Amino acid sequence: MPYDPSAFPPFAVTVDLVVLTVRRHALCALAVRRGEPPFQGRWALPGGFVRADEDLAQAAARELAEETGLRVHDPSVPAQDNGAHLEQLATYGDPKRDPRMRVVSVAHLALAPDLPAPRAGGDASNARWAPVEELLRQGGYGRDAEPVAPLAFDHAQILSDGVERARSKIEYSSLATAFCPPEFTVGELRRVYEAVWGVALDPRNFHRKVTGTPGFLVPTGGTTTRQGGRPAQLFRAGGATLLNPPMLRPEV
Amino acid sequence: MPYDPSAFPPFAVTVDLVVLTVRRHALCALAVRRGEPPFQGRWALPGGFVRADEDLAQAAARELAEETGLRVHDPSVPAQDNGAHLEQLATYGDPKRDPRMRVVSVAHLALAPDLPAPRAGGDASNARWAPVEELLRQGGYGRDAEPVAPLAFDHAQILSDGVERARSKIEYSSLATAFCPPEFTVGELRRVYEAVWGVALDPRNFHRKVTGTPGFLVPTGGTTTRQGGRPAQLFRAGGATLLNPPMLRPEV
DNA sequence: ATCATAGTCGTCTGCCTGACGATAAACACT
DNA sequence: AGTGTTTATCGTCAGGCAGACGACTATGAT
Repeated sequence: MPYDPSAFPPFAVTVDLVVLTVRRHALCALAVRRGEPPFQGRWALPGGFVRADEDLAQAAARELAEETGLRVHDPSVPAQDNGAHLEQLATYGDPKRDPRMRVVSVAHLALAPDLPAPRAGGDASNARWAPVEELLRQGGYGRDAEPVAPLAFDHAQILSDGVERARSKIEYSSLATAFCPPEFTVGELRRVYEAVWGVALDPRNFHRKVTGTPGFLVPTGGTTTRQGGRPAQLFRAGGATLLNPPMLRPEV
Repeated sequence: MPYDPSAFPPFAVTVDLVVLTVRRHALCALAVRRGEPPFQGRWALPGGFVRADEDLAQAAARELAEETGLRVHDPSVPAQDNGAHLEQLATYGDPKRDPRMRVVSVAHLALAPDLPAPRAGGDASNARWAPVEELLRQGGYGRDAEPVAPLAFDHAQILSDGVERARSKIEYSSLATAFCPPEFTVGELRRVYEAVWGVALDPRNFHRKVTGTPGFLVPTGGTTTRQGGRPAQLFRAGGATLLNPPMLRPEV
């Protein structure tokens, strides 16, 4: 068919962010409170419109910086510190997903180490880290038994997809280190896996696995005691990005 | 920030399709020849605009049916035959990817059994199955040493991503059966893996692996000789979608 | 001093995979 | 009919890795 500029309908394109971190042994996501309709007062994922001259990844990185102050870890600079991992997740385009107009949202997944406090344009009450389990408990009750409204739009689906991506991707990649500070111990890394998967892992087998995989961890020489008990060696993430054989997630 | 209808630029949204099949022991993709500028006369991936009232998956299924006549296999109907597998791949939105205007393309990946001949609105010369290796050989030469122009737009990148997705996904899922007819032999399934991965697999170990994984294959009772040699049992795809432990891709 | 807590090193067993021998059942020849 | 070729299928064996778990080490708390 020939090209006809009037043959296509206009869309709004946004990026939405699933920003995950591990806090207090729980997998948490960044949620912002909506200030205007639709879904006014409800929690939602951070996001915004893609600008006219902006790539999708650029837009996601910009929104991430606006919401959290995080800069994106550049894979070409392996030793860079405190950067978040950012990748495209999936695109959501149901015609009715936004009642105002036709919006296609390109969701991105960001993994970050534990951060101080979230900020949303300076208004802290409008952004928070919430356990994903709580955010996905549709119409249920929060930690203090207060009622929790489901996330706005289709953001529960997006969050669920992002969590599932993170859960499966730490199996076969070194992505779990993105949840850790620049230097970390084997125990801290193990607690990341335990929080993301929601399981308990054998500390001895985990230690053997991660220290025995070439390129996964490189010792920095230092030791620390951060959780009580015997001091542990400090490591940083090695150059390897793929884990082969993978870390096995215990069934059930 | 408050909602402002004039605050977002309009985008065109398209779906592009990476349609893969296995023909003559080679992984092939569907390519269509562009009839108008830009990239007139060059090969491209099939695709088109998303309509105003259409979901992204619907648009992809519609384009797939228009180009190939294939219907999409509905996962809720396990015994359905001759349907293609369709899943979202990734979204490409570089501001300069289409010189005409700002276009965001939601690429989809389709896997289909070997089909008769492609049709593109009845004009067969405008659509063909080409080995992916040939389509990705940028500026190189085809099978008959004729020069080959690279794919239009960023379609080489999209195709490359789709092929990589297919290569990795048949490792840990039963997706390779989507390349097979409704009933197939273990040898035919093995040739799918060999074509997609570009390696040779040991027939004995492969047979042990696939027949030993519960729920992967169910025997239909029949036997066939399609490649010469001793007749082989016929199977159809079982209900299992995940392979655990996965099929291991030989290194290098 | 004793206990609790974490980290680290070993051992053992079972499962899975890769390498490969052997047999079975068809077809194409002579 | 016999022989060779091709493909399918079953078995065997050794090595690697993961799960289960014992043992020891090094810190802080009581």
